Amino acid sequence: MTSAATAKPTLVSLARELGVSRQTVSNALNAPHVVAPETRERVLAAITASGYRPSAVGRALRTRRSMNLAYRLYPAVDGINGAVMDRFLHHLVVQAQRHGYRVTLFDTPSYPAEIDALVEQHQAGLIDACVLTDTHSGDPRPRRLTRAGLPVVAFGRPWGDLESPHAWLDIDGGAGCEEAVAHLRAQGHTRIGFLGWPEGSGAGDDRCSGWARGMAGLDVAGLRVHAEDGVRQGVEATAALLTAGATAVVCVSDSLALGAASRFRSAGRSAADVIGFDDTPVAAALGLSSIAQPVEQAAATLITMTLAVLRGERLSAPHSLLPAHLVLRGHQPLQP
Amino acid sequence: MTSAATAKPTLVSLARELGVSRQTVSNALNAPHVVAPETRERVLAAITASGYRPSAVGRALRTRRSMNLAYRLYPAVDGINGAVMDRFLHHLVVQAQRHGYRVTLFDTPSYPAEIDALVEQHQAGLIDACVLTDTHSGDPRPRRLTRAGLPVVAFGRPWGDLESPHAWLDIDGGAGCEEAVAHLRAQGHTRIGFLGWPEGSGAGDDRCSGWARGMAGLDVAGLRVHAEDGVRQGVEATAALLTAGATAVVCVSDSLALGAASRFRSAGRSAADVIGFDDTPVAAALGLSSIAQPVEQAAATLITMTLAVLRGERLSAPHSLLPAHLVLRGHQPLQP
DNA sequence: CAGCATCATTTGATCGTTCAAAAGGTCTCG
DNA sequence: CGAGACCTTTTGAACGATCAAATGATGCTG
Repeated sequence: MTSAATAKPTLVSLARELGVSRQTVSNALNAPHVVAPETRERVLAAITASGYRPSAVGRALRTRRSMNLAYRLYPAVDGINGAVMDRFLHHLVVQAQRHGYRVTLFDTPSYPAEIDALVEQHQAGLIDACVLTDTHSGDPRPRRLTRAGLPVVAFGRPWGDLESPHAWLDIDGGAGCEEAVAHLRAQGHTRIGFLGWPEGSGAGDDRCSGWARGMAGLDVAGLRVHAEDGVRQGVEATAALLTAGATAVVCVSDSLALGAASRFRSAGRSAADVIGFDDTPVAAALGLSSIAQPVEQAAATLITMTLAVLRGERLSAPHSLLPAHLVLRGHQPLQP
Repeated sequence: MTSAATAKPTLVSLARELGVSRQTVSNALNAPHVVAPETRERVLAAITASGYRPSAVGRALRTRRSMNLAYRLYPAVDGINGAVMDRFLHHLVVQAQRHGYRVTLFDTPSYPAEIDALVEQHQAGLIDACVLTDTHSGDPRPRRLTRAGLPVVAFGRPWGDLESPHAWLDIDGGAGCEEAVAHLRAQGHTRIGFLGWPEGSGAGDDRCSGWARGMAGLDVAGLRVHAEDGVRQGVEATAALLTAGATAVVCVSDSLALGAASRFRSAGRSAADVIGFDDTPVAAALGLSSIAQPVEQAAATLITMTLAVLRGERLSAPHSLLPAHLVLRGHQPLQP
């Protein structure tokens, strides 16, 4: 009541009103154990009464920690498959929040600009670390950013450089495909096709290898087909698989699976023998089985890793692979 | 070279090396016109040479502006329709960036907690304004947040309170539906159905009214049907429309349109006479016509509004409605 | 009772920037 | 030649917090 009751309270203004020092007020919040219980109660009461909120900016300036993580939000691509990253991002935000961190977004028009953008944000004190996605073979970002002093955590393997020293986590898509094949074999299928992307993409090849493992002991001649992602492409590629005698197919994406299911139906076969990847809303809506990525767990683990890296700990498990798993759908026969 | 060349440069360290004052360095960047051209060149050269980046935190502390906008990232809902907001968010980030602003995400478990979370972030100096989405009838957020001193800009009308003083922008879905009906009438259709959500949702009712306007002069008995969102629900509701003699249908969402298209095909009709809403990737992949929301333009305008609000300007146009428009697809006949 | 921990609290300095006002310099004009 | 105007540069003072070290108060011990 001494001065303006309307001005936003600060540590100093609160301290003055209470007749204690600013540091005592600060300690009551950040290091309660060093403050005498009686004082602490009094201070905390005043804090809640006044509605005081510590200035995150003042704190960031002094501690040199912004409590912010950077995340590049890519332009929405084709779309059907993009849904996975949206779910991931949401979980990332929630998990970060649980630990007092926030996620701030950015995007850059060109590819190399991403590294610069991140370094700039870091130098400006805007971010403490970054979460990389869409890693690919020969990706320069982890090493370059780490060298620039920016802590890096990646969602996605450093394809071709698995021993890169940065922390990363990925989904074991191969395991999911293997499970899918096992399921189909249990149903009596022996001619199980794989509809993949053109060779060379890490994730695609990984999923393919899982299918191959699952097919151990069976003849796979003609059962492996590659196509660009897309529903239409799925329709066409599936024709080849049917010709090769396939009675079921595991697809590398839901887009392709959508096409495959369509082709299966028009060939008089059941779409229940088509399995997609990513368990997108579309697959759910159309009653298609699909292999799901455990994105929630991925986000949680990734945040845990991030915190460890920020604490400067040497990670006991700097890498982590979470198995994807098959989601079976009764395949409510949506006519088409 | 005087002291450690390794330490991160600051205004003071740069000024010392150049033999000028810190303010001169600052001005060279922020107010070039007040610095003598010769000095300016020298300072700017040193800045680029040293790789100096102004500390956003120091600046934020002094200017009391964080250059951050808050955006609540909702959990991924059903999914098919969610894609619109993802595209919107991306454009929002890009547009904000163009003006030096960043977007930081948050989410809250419960509904009322959102207001508290925003106010807290504002008091902590973390955000300068917030972008609200998912507005609904009786939404308390705009007024409450504005009263708390947090500038608000909303993507979505303040349904039921169109004169609310806050800045908002929305898509005119009704206009899009009207255009869709006009297109179908031009094709010779007179029995054009509307497949909407249960009455009471602002957006849904708005779209329905657009359909009604478009149908002016025609008998609409039995041509208006409502269902919960979902592919399956779309199939069922469309049966009723066909019974009523509908030869075409405008749907309030792509999920419903997916179901409608399926039902149309199994009735031997063309899915080209089904029109969805939101132009989601699924519609594109399946070759379905759909009414698209101009999210990119929406994001750009919204950021413009935000800047004006932050400058404290009285907006000449505090509200804005952008028409949705019809996207026709040749409807490549994906068999199903 | 001096000496020494121990606990609670305060003080001074600092993080890096910008605002606002002062200071120094050059030029013009009466 | 001195007053005023103008342009450039510098200076002092915040912004709001935390770190690190100093100070004061209390109790215990030999």
